[in-house]
Amino acid sequence: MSTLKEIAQYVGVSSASVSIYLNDNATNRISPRTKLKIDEAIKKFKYQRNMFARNLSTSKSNIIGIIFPTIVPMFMNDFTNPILSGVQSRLSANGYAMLFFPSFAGTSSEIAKRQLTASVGCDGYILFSTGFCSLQDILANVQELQNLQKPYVTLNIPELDLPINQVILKDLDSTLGIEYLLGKGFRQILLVLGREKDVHTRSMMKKIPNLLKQRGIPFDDRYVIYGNYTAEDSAKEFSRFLDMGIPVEAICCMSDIMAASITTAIKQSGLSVPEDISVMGRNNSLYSRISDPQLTTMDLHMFEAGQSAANLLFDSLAGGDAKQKVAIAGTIVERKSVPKAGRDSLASRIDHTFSLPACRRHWYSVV
Amino acid sequence: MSTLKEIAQYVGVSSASVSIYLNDNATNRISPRTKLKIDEAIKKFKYQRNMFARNLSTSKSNIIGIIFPTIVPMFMNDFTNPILSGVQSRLSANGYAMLFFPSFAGTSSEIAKRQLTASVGCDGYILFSTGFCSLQDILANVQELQNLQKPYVTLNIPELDLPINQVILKDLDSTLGIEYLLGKGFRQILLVLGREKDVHTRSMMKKIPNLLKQRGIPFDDRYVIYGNYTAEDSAKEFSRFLDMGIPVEAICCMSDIMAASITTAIKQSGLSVPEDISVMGRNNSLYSRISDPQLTTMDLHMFEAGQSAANLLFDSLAGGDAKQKVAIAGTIVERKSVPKAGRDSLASRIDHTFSLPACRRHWYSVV
DNA sequence: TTGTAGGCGTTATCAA
DNA sequence: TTGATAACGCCTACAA
Repeated sequence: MSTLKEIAQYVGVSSASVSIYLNDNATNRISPRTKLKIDEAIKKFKYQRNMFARNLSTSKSNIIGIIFPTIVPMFMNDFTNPILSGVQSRLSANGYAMLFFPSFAGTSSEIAKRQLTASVGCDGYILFSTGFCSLQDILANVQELQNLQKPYVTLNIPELDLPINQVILKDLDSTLGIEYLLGKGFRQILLVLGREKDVHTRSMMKKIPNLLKQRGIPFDDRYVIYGNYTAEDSAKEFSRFLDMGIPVEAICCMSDIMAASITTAIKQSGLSVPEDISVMGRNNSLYSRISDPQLTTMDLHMFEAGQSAANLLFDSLAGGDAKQKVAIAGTIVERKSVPKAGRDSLASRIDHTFSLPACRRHWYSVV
Repeated sequence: MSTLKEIAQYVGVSSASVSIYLNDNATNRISPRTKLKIDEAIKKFKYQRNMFARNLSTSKSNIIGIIFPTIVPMFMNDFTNPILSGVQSRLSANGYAMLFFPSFAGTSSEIAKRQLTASVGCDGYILFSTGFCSLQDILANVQELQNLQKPYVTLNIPELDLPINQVILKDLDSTLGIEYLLGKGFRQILLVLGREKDVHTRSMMKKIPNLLKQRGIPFDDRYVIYGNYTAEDSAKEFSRFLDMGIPVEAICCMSDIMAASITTAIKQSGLSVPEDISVMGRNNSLYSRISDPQLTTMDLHMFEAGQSAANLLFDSLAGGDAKQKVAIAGTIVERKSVPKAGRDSLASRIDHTFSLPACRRHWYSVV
């Protein structure tokens, strides 16, 4: 590749002149004739500026580092993909590139640390947590990020009592889905959770017994199974549950995939949804719309959360130093797998306008 | 952020010494005492090296630029996600980061050009084409990439008669699925294609009439509908097809999503799959396994194609200058939506070992 | 309208 | 074992 200097030499001007022209084609500090000559030379040598040299010189990269600690391949997860997509769409619209660092083996905080170490120079960062991040890991990562003294936003991370920019999926560990089913009058509700050890799962489990107690329902841990967010595991665990022979009226799943898988299992066992058993999913993914019957589901608004994180970052990048906490509320999308009849204590959370992902309605509450 | 120089000054050595130590902790060119002092200083100032300065100095970035021209948000596509995932997993394992450039409005070649212009300095590139890239665009992009004089690989791009590294999804525009159904003895086959104008769709359409003619089946364009890869459009088009009242024995869809959507439509119309109509999907995605009945599908091996592209890039990066063309053959995964009975002319293409995506079997043919 | 010179933060080559 | 010093390629005052 040719360099600025070479172009300048060829044209017979200084590299400063070429640089000035390149950074502002319309400048009047360079004569039209010189401009023409520079254009020619650039075409002739197929010159393109070196991004790293520019970044170094200007201390600005237009690159946002994505700190995403994972031990499985990225872009294969129906929960994090929409979040990443939201981030990407906003960053892209504002001219920022996204840098994904390598993610090897190790604890999540080791990975994040390595990712951060390799990344100094980005204009800002977005810190994700994934399924295998412990709270301790997350705090270590935030600490590490703080050292970089660059704007950053945390995303998909439990609410932290720290003065940092954070976007929170308010209903990631909430009991909204269960409350919805309780509101319909169901009392024997099977919970299909994700991974037993995940931060969010644990947080949710802490709230369940009390919630039930308030309605006079004793907590029975046989009504909790872990499907690991996969179709296979949830089907297996569900069949084990059925074998116990205890009654169920409704099933509250922490992902559409698990809900779809269990719906199929129910139908195959000769029962029908929602006549015999109601099923509720989560994420409002394509699975919930392809499933038969279409699934009533909870939408956490992941895409919007991603967009929101990018927006917070832009605020920071623009010099705003107020740390913001944006909580994004989930909504319930009523479809066919839960009967509409029954009293609704959660009217305000039900999204009646919903049709397609593109026209999502949502609201932000800046805490 | 502190710099090397500051650390060196604090310790009382030259920045060269610190640099040497940082690049090789085990060096014996630096005394143990100095090493200790440097460690302290680094900890004290929370020093981390600036990536761009390193890149500039070493002409090596450990960053691979992903040229991905799209007008819709990334990471929302069940076809490209597994490809990206394959790329990511290999790059990551070898310590490379992935840089995604902003993608605005414009033609795909304008976007690619802007992405490339902003990217000089990456160690290598992977060029994607997406649904809205015309062949002309693609050729322009390749040309542009050539100028950068860096290793690159094209991926998800129609086979090009150029001496460049390319990974080809051999069956992306092949008639394998149709041949499979023909082999089962079906003659009235509905084709559910993606977008009418896509390069791959057109390429496939060119082959269909001949294929049918060979078996003595006249080509009837009422047996071709376009579902735009969405559940909604394919359901709509399918219902329009049904209204025509012409007979169908089997349906060959270019995505599992469309196949799942159509399967649901068939069941809702009172018919059953595969007893009344056989349905075949493509991609071997989660949809094909969640669908009821589970879908017989064609696996293009996108994940492996992504891995393969990364591998080709590594070869190039290591100095290998033989341009390689790797064609990845698709396989058919037999499940429940097509009866197993019937003569099989394609035995070698049927993947009997298949169970989960993790244990994919595939083969490469280096052309 | 153009050129000079210094700097961005690191690495690499010598010489000491 | 260490220190000068010159790159790397570009940007930006400031001077001319």
